Parts: sequence; C-alpha cells; structure tokens
Amino acid sequence: MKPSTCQKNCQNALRVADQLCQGRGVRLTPQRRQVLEILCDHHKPMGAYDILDLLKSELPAAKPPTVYRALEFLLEQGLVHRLESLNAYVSCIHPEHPHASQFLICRDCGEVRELESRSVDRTLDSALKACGFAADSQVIEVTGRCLRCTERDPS
Amino acid sequence: MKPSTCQKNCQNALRVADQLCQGRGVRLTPQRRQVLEILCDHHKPMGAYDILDLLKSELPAAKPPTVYRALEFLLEQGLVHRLESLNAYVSCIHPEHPHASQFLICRDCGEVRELESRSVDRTLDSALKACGFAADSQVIEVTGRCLRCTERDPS
DNA sequence: AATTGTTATGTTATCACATAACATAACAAA
DNA sequence: TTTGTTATGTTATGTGATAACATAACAATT
Ligand SMILES: [Zn+2]
Ligand SMILES: [Zn+2]
Ligand SMILES: [Zn+2]
Ligand SMILES: [Zn+2]
Repeated sequence: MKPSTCQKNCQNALRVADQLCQGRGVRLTPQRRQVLEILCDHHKPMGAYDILDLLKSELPAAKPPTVYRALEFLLEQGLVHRLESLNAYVSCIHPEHPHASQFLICRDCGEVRELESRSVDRTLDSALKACGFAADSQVIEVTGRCLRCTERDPS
Repeated sequence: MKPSTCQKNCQNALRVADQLCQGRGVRLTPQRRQVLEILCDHHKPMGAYDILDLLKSELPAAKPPTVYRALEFLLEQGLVHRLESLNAYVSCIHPEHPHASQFLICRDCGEVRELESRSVDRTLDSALKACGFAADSQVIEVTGRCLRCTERDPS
C-alpha cells in the first residue's frame, strides 16, 4: 500500500470514529483522538509507552494515565483492540460493527492481521453454549509466520 | 471434589510429569517440580509473584528469576499454561497430549476451565490454512460467567 | 580422575506495563 | 449561576518480567 493511500485510510478511519462517537453520544476528545491517530498511523501493535512517547511531541505534559485513559475509552468504543499476548494495542479495521478480537501475529515481520472469521466465531459460540458459559469477551491470538514471511524464507 | 481426592489428583499429575520429562530426556529438577506442585495444589490461576511467595517457604533464597525460569521450562514442556489476559499461570490437566490453550475464565468465581474443543481447534486451523498462516501457538481465552455462577445469580 | 562443555541456579539491578489516589478543570443540564 | 458529571493533571506506587553476569551442578570424554 502506497503511503498516500495509507494516509488516506487513516484519515478515513478517524472520520468514521468521529461519526461513531457522535452517534453514540460519547466524546472523542482531542487527547483520545490523538491516541487513536497514533495507532492508525502505525500498522504494527504499539505499547502504551510507545504511544506515550509519540503523544508527548504534541502534548508534552502527557503521562502514563493520559494514555491509559484514552486507551480505556477507545477499547470501550471498539475503536482499538488490546493484544493480550503482546501487551500492545492496535486500531480496529472495522469499528462500525463491534466484534470479538481475532488476531494473527507474525513473529518474523511483526505484522498483525485481524482474522474476522465468522465460522470460528460460530464454532466457539456453540462450544460455549454447550457448557453453559456466558461470554462477555473473547480473545483469540495466533502467533506464527505470515504467508509473506513463509514465502520469503521457507525454512 | 473432596480434599483427599484433590490431593491424590495432584500427586498423580506430578507423577505423570515425572514420566513425561524422563521420556523426553529433560530434567524436572526439584525447583521446577516445586513450582509445578504449587500450581497443581491450587485450582485457580496464580501470578508469578504469588508462586514466588509460596516457593519461598521451601526455598527461602528464591527470587523472581527462579520462578520465571521454572515457568519457562514448564511451559515449554506443556505442563503449564499461561493465561495471557490474567498474567497468570495454571497447570495443564492433560499434559500427555500437548494442545492449544483454550480457557474459559469466570469473572465472578475466578474459576478457569480448559475447553479442549476439537471443533474449535479444527475450525481455527482451517481458517489459518485458508490465509496461509503457519501457527506455532494459539491462545483462546473467553471471559464471562460460568454455569454455576449464572445459576446462583441469574442477573 | 581430570578435563571440558553444557545446563541449571544464584544474585543484583533494572526494565516494562499498569493503576491508585487525589486535585483541578471543562462541560452540560437545571 | 449553581450543580452534578465527565475529563484531565499530577505524583507516586504497584505489578509483572527480564538483562546481565557469576557460580554451581551435571554429563560426556579423555
Ligand atoms: Zn477489530
Ligand atoms: Zn510476517
Ligand atoms: Zn492443557
Ligand atoms: Zn463462576
């Protein structure tokens, strides 16, 4: 993806976030929006302190709680996912329809990809139903090598 | 489960671990075995520093690396799972056939249950295959309320 | 038995991630 | 303009994990 296209996607994602928040009557304040923008601008998962470092260039007074509060909001609104196995955060590619977190994490290139498999979702749901478990959040994270890295170096 | 039965299960799990390690030519040293025993004796997930506190009663010189090294070994051997969303560890109930980590975590009673669903496993595998992703570890963690807690207080 | 390479442990310090607690400010409704 | 609510500022601390280096135990070889 060319940089120009990429930046356009980021801008678009922010507009979508604006609309979603307005529609829900919640406030995407400048701080929250800046954190989301940082996550959108990067394609790889970022730690809270990585975000903090970047945020400081726009908001020198930023401190850990600044970032964690923004992340808490963005997670609640489904605009961002947390990657439990990396202690990192990544912007959601389809925030308009909230969904369970399903990620493929490449250990070579660091790329993360949202899987969004309905069949996995359904199968897991029925397994949960079968044992009477009432889920309120699901985490699926698969670590390995992505197609591109496997093709580049099939070892 | 009665205490006597439980303790028997723990002893049995340790014997199984002994045999597995012997068969694989790896060493379940006293330290490693003690950490595994602590995890087997408790049914709930434990943080590394919780384990450390208990370990100190038998091994006063124990320090964080002592525990983390033992956990690293036990994880490699599939004797223990790490719960990513809790930063905690729990002993595996079926170490004799290594498997992907699938957990149901009750937010009320704290109970964790290994799901071991073959259908979930298969569905995820085929989704991974479809996008050419070569997995080397899978994490599935579902948080919610277990059947018992739902029945006790259906709210 | 002595040598040597390997694996495991001891020890100190530090890094990385996250939140508690309390004060102030901005906002929105009455 | 008062009042309640939500958001932010600030300091300190809690919690989880590892780096780096030294020493000891073990196992294979000579
Ligand atoms: Zn998403
Ligand atoms: Zn890759
Ligand atoms: Zn298991
Ligand atoms: Zn429960």
